[in-house]
Amino acid sequence: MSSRLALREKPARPSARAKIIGAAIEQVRRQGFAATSVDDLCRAAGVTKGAFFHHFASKEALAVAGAEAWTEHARARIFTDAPWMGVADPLDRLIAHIEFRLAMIDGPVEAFTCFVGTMVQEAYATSPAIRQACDASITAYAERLAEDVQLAIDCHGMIHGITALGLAFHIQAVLQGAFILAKAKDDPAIARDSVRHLKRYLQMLFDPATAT
Amino acid sequence: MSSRLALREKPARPSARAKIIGAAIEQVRRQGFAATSVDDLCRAAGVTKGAFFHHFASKEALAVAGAEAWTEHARARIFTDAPWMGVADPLDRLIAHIEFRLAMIDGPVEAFTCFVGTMVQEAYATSPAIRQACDASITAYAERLAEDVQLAIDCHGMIHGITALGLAFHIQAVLQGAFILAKAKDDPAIARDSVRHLKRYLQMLFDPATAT
DNA sequence: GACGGCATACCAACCGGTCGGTATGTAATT
DNA sequence: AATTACATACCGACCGGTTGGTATGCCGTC
Repeated sequence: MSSRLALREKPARPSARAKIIGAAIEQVRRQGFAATSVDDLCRAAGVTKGAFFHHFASKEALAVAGAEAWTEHARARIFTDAPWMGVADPLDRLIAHIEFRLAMIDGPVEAFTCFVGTMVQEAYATSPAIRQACDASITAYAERLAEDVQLAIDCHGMIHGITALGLAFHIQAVLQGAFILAKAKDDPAIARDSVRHLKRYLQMLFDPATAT
Repeated sequence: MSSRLALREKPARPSARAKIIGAAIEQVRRQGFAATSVDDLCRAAGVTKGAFFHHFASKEALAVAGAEAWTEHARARIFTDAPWMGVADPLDRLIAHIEFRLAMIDGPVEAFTCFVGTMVQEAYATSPAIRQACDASITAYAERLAEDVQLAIDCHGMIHGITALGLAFHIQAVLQGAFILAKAKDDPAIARDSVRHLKRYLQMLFDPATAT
């Protein structure tokens, strides 16, 4: 009931747990989930195996926690902190979003590809928990994006039969597919080409006269 | 120098090698490459480990052989034997191709997803040989498809800056991305939605007035 | 002195790959 | 026609190392 009140905003000790998750995101993006061993992770994170299993009940539990962390990471990077958020016109903002994603596709492949998209490919049939966590992450992004798509639709109209959420998932699909091509060619250029097709599609959908 | 002339058309013994590759394609599509062990494969193919390593120098060599087999498998299934090959007008044929791919996306996820697309995600950074084999398979499909895209462009024109090959790769990207969404949701419906967006994009590209 | 946050030591199962060996076929030599 | 020589297809026990996971103990903070 006295002193000792500063020095603590959160229960946060960023230490072991966060470092393990960070290492997992990095390694899984490079070599997949199954090929990433717990020992590798501990080495990369600079912790021991005891610490690992203190924080995570299993390798599978780490994957789930990683997916949740990825959701927050992506939300911050792509929405909260993104420069295109300030654009006024909803359609312009949507296009700016695509251009932002386009600009992200650069440098080494493992730096811009999707952690959960990679992981779900290996785990969808063997681990319901991981599949659900990855689905939740992808869906969270799509639902957030759908808000902006809906604003653009409200403002500029849309062809019958197309929903904001459906279009948001399609944007996700093109990005995920572009990542696969980039991995196959070990070159981001082919991925950017695909995202430019996506941008053109959106422009044509919202204004059939505009064909870049 | 008499009798014994029937009973032999080819040196073909379809046996062990083909069965192993078939098992690999099946298992990798379900659970990925790293999570598929050589022992699993032998069990599924009904051969012994000795037979496996007689036919393949390593697990990596099997992956490469599998990718090559997949290229042929896909070529036969999607081009040679496909019903849409007969359509006369190049654009109609291209759209029929997309509709054919759309119809393929049905049933359990592991039945319609792409073997090389799955594998390259895990191997691009760790195995140059596998990455190249997967790239070759994807590129072979894109180049074959680009022939038909080019015919449609010759016939109906195209916006400046879009190439047949680039568009063919984009089609590949959408399909690959659609597969990931299907895995995340364990449901083909979301993948079909994306391919319908792709179809609409093609129709708008070739005729801006047509908006389904 | 209880408890969270680690470290050390260890385990059984499984991993990709090797190895000595067998069964069968083919083709040239004798 | 029998012998030799070699190739192909396959078997299954075995190897060293790695796997995910556990059991236990130490140590600083409340």
